Amino acid sequence: MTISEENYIKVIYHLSLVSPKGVNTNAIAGMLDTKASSVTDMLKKLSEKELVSYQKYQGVTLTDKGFYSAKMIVRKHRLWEVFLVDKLNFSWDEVHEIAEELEHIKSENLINKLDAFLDFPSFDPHGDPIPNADGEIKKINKLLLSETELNKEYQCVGVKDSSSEFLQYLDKQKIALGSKITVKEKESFDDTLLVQIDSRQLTISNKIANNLYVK
Amino acid sequence: MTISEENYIKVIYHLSLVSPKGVNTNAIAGMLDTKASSVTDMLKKLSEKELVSYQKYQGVTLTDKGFYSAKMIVRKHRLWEVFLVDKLNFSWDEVHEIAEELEHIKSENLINKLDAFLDFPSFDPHGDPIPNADGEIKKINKLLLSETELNKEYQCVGVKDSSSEFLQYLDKQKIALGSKITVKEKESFDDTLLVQIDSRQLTISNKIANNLYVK
DNA sequence: TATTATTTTTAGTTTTGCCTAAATTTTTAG
DNA sequence: CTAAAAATTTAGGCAAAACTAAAAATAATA
Repeated sequence: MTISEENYIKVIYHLSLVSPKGVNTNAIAGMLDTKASSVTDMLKKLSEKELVSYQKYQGVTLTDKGFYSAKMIVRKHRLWEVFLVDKLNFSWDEVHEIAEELEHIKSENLINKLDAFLDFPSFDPHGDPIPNADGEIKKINKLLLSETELNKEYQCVGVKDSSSEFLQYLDKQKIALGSKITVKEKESFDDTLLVQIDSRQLTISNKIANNLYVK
Repeated sequence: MTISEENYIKVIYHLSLVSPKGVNTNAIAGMLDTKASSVTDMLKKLSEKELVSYQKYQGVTLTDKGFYSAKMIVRKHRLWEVFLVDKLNFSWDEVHEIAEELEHIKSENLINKLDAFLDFPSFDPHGDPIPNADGEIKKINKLLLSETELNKEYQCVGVKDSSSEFLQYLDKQKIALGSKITVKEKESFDDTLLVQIDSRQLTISNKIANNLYVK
């Protein structure tokens, strides 16, 4: 697979988690910052290679082969993110772009040795699960902070939005994966939350609460 | 720079260490397993970008800018090789191809953090020097085993040929970087050497002796 | 249902990096 | 010094992956 093909497969994978019935040409174009006509060209090629099943005008889904390939790319991306944060001391808002390049390095042996070196992590620095060498993904029962019950203690386990703006906001508020969070009050007018984080009190907007996963 | 451009710059760098007056089109084509006409095309482009100075039929040399770029690519290649051997437990004959891919990852920050993580190594697993962040290269006075004096102790510090066949031969004979080597006898007929390595005696062909650096 | 509006595909180009074949320049040898 | 050999460049093309503009299919709405 070329780098371009891998990028398409990865995007189709992420989009199909949201729309499993078939991914739109335009949605793919949007994610890859390219034009719909270019997407159509590539879908034909990926279909030839039996990585996707594609019927004109009907959207696209991954074949088993495409699905496995996608998970291997995601595996590489997330393992490299762990490496960058845990070993090279990058912060969690700096690693995405570098991992976008590293995920295309070919050697399977490399990625399995990296996995071992990192002690077989199950989650990346943003709390997203890392597929193992067989493509299996550990699921956890996480929910958004906005969906939690009042006065019950949760633990922060991931972010939905992993833009550097959001991650830097969390850093500023000293909210990290592992932080204990309890919602004390909910303002019904704008859904602002009053929360206790570790030992601090904090007011959190609905937008933030909709992008933070807890369990 | 594209990956292809980087590969040309790197090859021109290596060849210009041997022929500093100008590198031949055919020599570049040979190293990159491509055709002379393709090389000509690329030399024009690199010349446009002021990475090389190139005059038709007269060979090519790197500009200062091209020379610095080349050293940064070599730096990345060799640092990744150290990482693969020291941290991921690859053997020295397996790392070249993977490093050929890793050397094209763009982030400068990444490579400097990797350098720090590895404790600023000066040499790669094959004994080749690693340029520092400024492009400076530590020189050592090494010579080929075939050029040594009889009954004088040397230390193995590098290989000239780093093909996996040669490296695996050295592994089999338990010759590693750091091994102490003394030439006891030299057979004048075929230049075969009788050497003492650490505490063993070994007969070594001229071909081997011409590819092993000692100091 | 008819007719817009939107989405998607087709057709035709562009750029990058490669190719072959032919022409040109440089080098080597008689 | 000239002719043959070797090296290099030019010319013309191809495939991948993108693009624009136009056509076709599907979806939305009056």
